[in-house]
Amino acid sequence: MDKLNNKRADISPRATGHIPEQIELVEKLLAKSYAYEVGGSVYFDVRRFEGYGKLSGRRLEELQSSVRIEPNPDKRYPLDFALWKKANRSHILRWKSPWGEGFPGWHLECSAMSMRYLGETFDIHGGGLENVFPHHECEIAQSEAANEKPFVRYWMHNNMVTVGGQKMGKSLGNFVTLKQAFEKHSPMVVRFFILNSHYRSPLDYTEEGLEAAAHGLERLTITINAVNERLRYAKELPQEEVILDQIETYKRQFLDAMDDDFNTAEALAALFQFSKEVNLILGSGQEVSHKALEGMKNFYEELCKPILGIPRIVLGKLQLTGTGSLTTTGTVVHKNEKEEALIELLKDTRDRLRQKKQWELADEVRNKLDNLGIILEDKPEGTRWRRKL
RNA sequence: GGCGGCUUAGCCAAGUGGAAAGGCAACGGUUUGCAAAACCGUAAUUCCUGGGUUCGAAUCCCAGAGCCGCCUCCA
Repeated sequence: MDKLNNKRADISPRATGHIPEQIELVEKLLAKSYAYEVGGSVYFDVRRFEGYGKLSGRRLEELQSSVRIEPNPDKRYPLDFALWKKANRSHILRWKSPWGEGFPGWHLECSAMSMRYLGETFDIHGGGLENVFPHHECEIAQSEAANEKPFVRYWMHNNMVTVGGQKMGKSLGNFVTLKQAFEKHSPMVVRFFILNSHYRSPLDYTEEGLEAAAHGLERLTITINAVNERLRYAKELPQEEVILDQIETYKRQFLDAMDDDFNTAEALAALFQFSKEVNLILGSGQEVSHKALEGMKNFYEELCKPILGIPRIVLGKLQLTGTGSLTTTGTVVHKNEKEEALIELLKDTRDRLRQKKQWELADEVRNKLDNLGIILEDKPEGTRWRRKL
């Protein structure tokens, strides 16, 4: 999670640590007659809760007709769900309760813990699309019946990750762990890959997709690094209002896309389009003012890291002054000073071969470095090197 | 069987009533010693199919096809 640059939750509560809260919630529902007890188990009476099915767009009659399993004889209605279940003798999970030894129903913990830490109504409830019914539907029923207040203001259901069109799942055995993914691709590539499509669309995990994402991110990264490099020797110049206007336009485009239900794919498009403009300006051969470059740098710094969670990746040698100051604005893919010195050495040696026009040997060095993931670029102002993403 | 979702270029992917974003790949060009990077240019007569509504449909409606999810355990 940290490698993906995901923020950690402030609290990660455990269901087993909140049994009293869950019992309390069951008692509240019993007191309001939204629940009934049968032989040590407590069930939620879905017919008493009017809004049951409002999230998943289902109606009780429709649901009932499709019940495939044998109805539990304890339930008054087949769709009633358990709030508390009596533990049979072999059951490992068991706590004392007013109804005997048992364990909480499957949906109860979310309601009880969210009430404790987030209040009776909270803003955003996330989760996978596959949990809309019955899990989230039941959470709503329990919580709203107990509190008589809206449970959640916004539901964000992300679609599933698939492999070959099939849901990625432990039980199907077709899952790829992040650890495995990171063996081939940097975490930021994985993140960029995910950001390339909308969260509500299914995401098919393919090697080609990751590869394409890596190339795209690399392209952006090259541009961002170029801006930062140019900034170091840029001078203040008059004019250049046009660029500053464009920065605002693309920023607006980006933010509007994000405001529209986190349309990251469209936001990324703004980033690419802006980068094309930047490359055009940088490659025009004209001097670019410090102010304009500063604006470009800020564009990336304001949007990439704080919003997309993708910090600046330094592909080449660390050339910043001071030590360690980079981590606040960027991430270093590798920091290996000895390796960098060796690359520099090879680069300088190759430069001398090129001066003597010994192209064959110079090209061989470049090709072999390329195989190792080091790219040499011969520029008019000298040879640059960078790492492949 | 019931309910819901998806189907847009070789691949990925936005767009949900007014001229089809963006990325990757490919090809041609500028540049380069050659490359790379960058830029310019090229790709959907069919936006799954068939009807319909509309001045106008990828977008709305109806029917159909294919794929997927949920309706059971686990959370």
